[in-house]
Amino acid sequence: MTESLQIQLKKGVLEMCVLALLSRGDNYAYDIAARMAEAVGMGEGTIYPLMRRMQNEGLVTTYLRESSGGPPRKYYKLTKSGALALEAQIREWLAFEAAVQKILGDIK
Amino acid sequence: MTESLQIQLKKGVLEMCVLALLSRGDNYAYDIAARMAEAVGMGEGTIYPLMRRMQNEGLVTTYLRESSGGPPRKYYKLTKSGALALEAQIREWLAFEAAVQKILGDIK
DNA sequence: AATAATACCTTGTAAAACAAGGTACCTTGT
DNA sequence: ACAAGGTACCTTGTTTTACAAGGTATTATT
Repeated sequence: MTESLQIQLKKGVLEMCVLALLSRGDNYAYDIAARMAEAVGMGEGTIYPLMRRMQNEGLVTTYLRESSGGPPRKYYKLTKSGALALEAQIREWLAFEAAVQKILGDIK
Repeated sequence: MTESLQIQLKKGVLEMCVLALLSRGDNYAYDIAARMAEAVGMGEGTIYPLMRRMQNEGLVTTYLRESSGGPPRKYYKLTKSGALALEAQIREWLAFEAAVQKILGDIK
């Protein structure tokens, strides 16, 4: 296997999911958090440090838009680099999934 | 989804794999570590605290056997409780896998 | 005016994977 | 006899990071 995949898994699975969501269209953290909460039980407090990290890594850019109700939303947009990162992480995820599947084997 | 699945994922994926390995037969930490290193890149330093934890949780018991070469091996054996934990964790893993797959969706 | 929903963010805590090191046993080569 | 290397155990310190809990501000609803 590649190298440090659990790190990639631990650090990467949420990041990958956020990247995947953004690949379908720009979105703001509060909504991303809600979707991730429903899907995999992520808490809201997790999203903001994560988005900050992703922005620092150049995976996303941001812009502000007013909301119909409530404070302005900070939308996140995938960069080219982010799209590439998504592809790479999907490959890693699939490899990890396969490795686990292999260990689980016939137990299923 | 259930409740705190990332916690279960983070804390659980390695534990699940070790349980799965042990379900095929007793084994000792050094060998488990080697298999896990090959499969998912786990480091040796990770296995001993993990096995300790699993023993404290009652998932495994241990016994010593001499080795043909080198120091005696501490074998780990799955308990009934460990087997049940394995089943539960597999169910959680499959649910998590499905959730991620759903988020990845058509990107694949 | 007060409440609730939206939406942003920060801080402190806890878990745990890892790297790096350390101990000790046994075999093999010289 | 001795050194080197593989086996196998374990510990410590660092870093990462998800989370809970809280805090702020805006707008709509009552």
